[in-house]
Amino acid sequence: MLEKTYKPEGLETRHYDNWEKAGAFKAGAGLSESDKKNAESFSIVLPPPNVTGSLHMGHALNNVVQDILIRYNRMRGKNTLWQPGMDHAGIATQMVVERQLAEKKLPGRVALGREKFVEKIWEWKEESGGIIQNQQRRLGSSCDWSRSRFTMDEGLSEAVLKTFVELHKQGYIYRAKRLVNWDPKLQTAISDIEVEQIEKDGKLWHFKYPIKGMEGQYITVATTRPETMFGDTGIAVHPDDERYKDLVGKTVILPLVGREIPIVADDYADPEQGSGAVKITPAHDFNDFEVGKRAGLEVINILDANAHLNENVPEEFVGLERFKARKIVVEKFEQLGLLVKIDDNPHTVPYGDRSGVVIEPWLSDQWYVDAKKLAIPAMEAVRNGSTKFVPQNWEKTYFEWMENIEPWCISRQLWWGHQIPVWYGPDNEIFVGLDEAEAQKLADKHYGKIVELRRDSDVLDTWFSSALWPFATMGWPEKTTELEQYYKTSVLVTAFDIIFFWVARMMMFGTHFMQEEPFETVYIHAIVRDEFGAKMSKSKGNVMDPLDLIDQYGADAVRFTLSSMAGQGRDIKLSNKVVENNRNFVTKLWNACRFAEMHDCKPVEGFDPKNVKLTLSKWLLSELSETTNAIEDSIAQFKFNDASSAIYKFTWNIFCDWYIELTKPILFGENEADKTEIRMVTAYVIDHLLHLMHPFMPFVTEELWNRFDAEDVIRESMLITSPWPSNSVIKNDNAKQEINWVINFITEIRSVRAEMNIPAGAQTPVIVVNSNTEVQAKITTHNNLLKKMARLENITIADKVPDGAIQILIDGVIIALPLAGVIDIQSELDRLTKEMGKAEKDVLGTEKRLSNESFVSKAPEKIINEQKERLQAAKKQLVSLQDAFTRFEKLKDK
RNA sequence: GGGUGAUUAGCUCAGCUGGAAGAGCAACUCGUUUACACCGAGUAGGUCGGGGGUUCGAGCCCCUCAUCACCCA
Repeated sequence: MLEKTYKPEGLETRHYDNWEKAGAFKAGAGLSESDKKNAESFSIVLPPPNVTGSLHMGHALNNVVQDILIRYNRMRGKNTLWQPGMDHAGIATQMVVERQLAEKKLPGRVALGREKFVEKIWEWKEESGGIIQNQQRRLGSSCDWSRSRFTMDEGLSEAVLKTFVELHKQGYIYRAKRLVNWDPKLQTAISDIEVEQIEKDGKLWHFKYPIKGMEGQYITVATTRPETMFGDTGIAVHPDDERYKDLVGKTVILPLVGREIPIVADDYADPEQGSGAVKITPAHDFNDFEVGKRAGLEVINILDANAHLNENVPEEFVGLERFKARKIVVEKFEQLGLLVKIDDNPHTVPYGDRSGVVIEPWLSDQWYVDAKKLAIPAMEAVRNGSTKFVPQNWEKTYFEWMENIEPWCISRQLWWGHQIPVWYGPDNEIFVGLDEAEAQKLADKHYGKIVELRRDSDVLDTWFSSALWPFATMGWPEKTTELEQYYKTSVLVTAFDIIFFWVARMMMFGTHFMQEEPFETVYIHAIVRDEFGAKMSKSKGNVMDPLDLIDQYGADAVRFTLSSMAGQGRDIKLSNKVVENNRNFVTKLWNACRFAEMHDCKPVEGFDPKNVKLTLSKWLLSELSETTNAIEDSIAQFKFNDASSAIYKFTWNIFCDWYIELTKPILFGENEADKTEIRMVTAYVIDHLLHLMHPFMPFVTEELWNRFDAEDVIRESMLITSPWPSNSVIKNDNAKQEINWVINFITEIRSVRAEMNIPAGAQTPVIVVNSNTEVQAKITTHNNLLKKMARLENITIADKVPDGAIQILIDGVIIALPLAGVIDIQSELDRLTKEMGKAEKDVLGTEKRLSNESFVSKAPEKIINEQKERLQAAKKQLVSLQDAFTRFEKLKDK
C-alpha cells in the first residue's frame, strides 16, 4: 500500500543508482547491438560547466531541458547520447587554487614555480573539482557519465594542439602586437566578453595644452583618464568643426612631458562632447588606437603589466600606480594653471568579471585567430537552415555578433591550460609543432644546425578547447564510430548569454574541422532570476540553491517547475511557492495511484483499449490520446511549458477531478463487469501516463511504476528504458460530448446550490423540462452518477417548470430545482437579474453584428453561422430567464 | 548611441496563421465523502500600457508615444 504522501528522500538516490548501474544512461541504452546501428541517433553535448563550478538555477534549468529531451528520445527508441564533462576554466581555477594556497599560508604560485603550481591544481581538481557533476546527479540528469570528459584530458589536449597547429598552418592563427583587455590583477589578457562595462560616476577633466608657435594660445581637451596623458601622441578635432579648423596641422607641447604632438582632423572627435577636441593615446584606448592608425600617430605604452607607469614617462612619475598617477597629474595641471574645469561625468568603466579590477587596454604580443574568416561558414550554416535557432529570433543576436566579430585573442598569460605549441629560435623565429621534437626538427632544418628553442609560455583560452567540444569528446581527430553515429548533434541547449561564448565558437570550429555544423538546433532558454526579477548573485544574497529546493520539495517538483516555466521569454522568476505547488502536483499524482491501488486496478496483460464498452472509458482514453499528442508535439517544438501544462491538466483536471470521481459510483457499486473494465482502464491509463510523465518527473514515476505492477507480471525493464507508449487510441468525439454533458450538468447544479447556500449535505430533487429522447437517454444511463455527484434526491422528467423552482439552462434543456421554501426568493431574483443582464448583452451584441451589412457580406460563412447560433441560444436563454423571473415575482407577491 | 524584448486578473505568466480573453497562486464562501487538507466544491476579479491606423472584426498586423528590462558600444 502506498503511503499517504510521496517522500522523495532516499528514494531518489536509490533509483538514480539503479539506473546508472543498469547502464540506462549509456550511449545507446535500451537498444540491442543491432538496433543501435539502425536506430536514428539523438545526441546532445552538455555545455561543459566549469570544473570550479557548483550547480545554480541556470544549470538546473539547462540540465532539466536536456534530460527531458534525452529521456524522451531514449524511450522512443532513438540511439541517444548525452555527453557530459567539464572545462578547465583557466582563470577561475588558477584563482581558486591561488586563493587556497594563500589561505593556508603556503608558498604562492610564483614561489612554487610553474610545474609545481600546475601539480597543485591537478591535486585540487581531483579533490574538490567537479562537485557540479554530483549535483547534476541529484537533479536526475541521465548523461553518460562513463564518457565524461575534461578539456585538459589527454585526448582533448591532443585535439587542442592539433587544432592549433592546423589552423596555424592554414593561416588562421597569427601573432600580433595589439591592444588587448589586460587584467592587471590576474596579469593576463582576457576576452571582450569577460569584460563587464559598469556605469560609474566619473569626472571629465578639461586640460589646456599650449599650442606651439602661438604664445598664450591653448587647445582644451577633455578626458576621463588624465594619467594617460603621458602617452598622448596627438589631438583630434572634427574636420567640420569651425572652432579648430585653423589649428589642424599645428602641434601642441604636451605638458609635463614636453613632447610635441600634432593636431589632426578625425571624425572620431565629437564636437558636442566636452570641448570638441580630444587627446589621443593610441596605446591605451581602443578608439584612440584606430585614430592613431589613421593619422599615423606614434604609439607609446606608458604602463607596465601591473598598470603602473613605466619608464616611458618623466622620471618623477615612473612607478606610480595608475589611480595615484591620475591624482598627481590633475594636481600638476592645476599648479600649472592648465586645469580648466572638472565636470561630473557618468560613464562606463571596464571591469574584469573575475578579478573585479579596472581593465586596461594594453599593448602586447598575443596570438589571434582570424575569426572573421571562420565566421563565414558558421553564419552560412544558420542562414541556410542547417542549424536552427529556437526561438528563431536569437539568430539575430548570433548574426549581430558574428558579423562584427573581432580577431579572437587566444593566448592567456596563465599557467593552467593548454600551453601553446610554439617554440622560438634565438632570433625569435617561430616554429609550430605538435611537440618539441617536431618543432626542433623544423628549427634544425631552418638554421641548418642544432639550436636551443624556447617554448611560448602562454596557454590557450579555455574556449579554444571548448570550441572543439562537440567533436573532440567523440574522439576527434580520430575517425571514430561515435563521430559517425552522433555528429552532428541533435541540439545544443543553452541560455542566451552564452550564444557568444559557446555557440559561436563551436559553430566556427565545427564547420571548419568537421565540414559540418555541430548542431541541428540551438535551443535557447531563459535565465532564472529571483521572484523579483533580479539576477541571482552571491553578493545580493538572493541565490536559490537548486539543491536546497530538491531537499525541500524533491527533484521532480523542481524539474517540473523549471520545465513548466521554460517557455518564458528571457527571465524566469522563481519562488519557493511555485515549487511547492508542483510538489503538490507530485503528491496528487501519487494519491491518484494510491486510489487505483486501493481499488485493485492492476495492469492486465493483453488489455486492448479499443475494446472498452463504457462511455466513461472511451472518454478518458480519448483524452489520454489527445494529451499524448499534445506532449509529443510540444516536445518536438521545444515547448516544454506546453508539454508540462498538458500533463498537468490531464492528470489533475481530467483524471483526478473527473474520471476518478465519476468512477466511484461504479467502483463502489455492484456491477462487476463495469467494475472490471474500470479497473483495467484505470491501470492502463496510469501506466501510459507514467510513461508520458517520466521525462519530466523521472523519480516519482519510476517509483510508482515499480510499485504499481500486476502481481503476476514481473517488470522486465525499468521505466527509464521502457518504450514510449504508442498512441493508437483514437479520439472519440461522441464519448467526449456525452461525458462533457454530464460534467456540465453536475457543475451547473453545484454552482447554483453553492450560490443559493443550499447545505452541502442536503439532497434535492431535480426536474428536467424541455428534454428530448437523447437527453433522456443520457439521464437514464448516468442517473446514478448524476445523483451522486450533484447530490440529487431524484431526477424526473416533466413538461412544465414547477412554481418556485430555480432553473438552469443546458443546451436548451431546463433543469429545475424545486427549492421553494428552502431558498430566499429575493436572492434568486437577484441571481436571475444578473443572468438576464448577461444574456441581454449577448443578444444585443450579436444582433448588432449580424445586422451589420458589411459583416454579413464579408465575414466567412462559418463565422456568420456561429453568430446566428449564438443569437438563437442567447435568445432562448433570455426568454427562459424572463419566464423564471416572472414566476418568482408572482411568488414574492403572494 | 545601437540593438533586442516586455507591458494581459492583486501576483507569476499562457494566448497557434486576426473571429467576443485563459491557467496557477493569492482573495472570498462552503466543505456531505476516506485517493489526496500537499485536498474538494464554488464565487469574484481584465477598456489586454496610452493614442492613432488597417479590417466586417484587433490582445494579436502597422504607426506613434510612454514605462521597464536585457545585450552591445
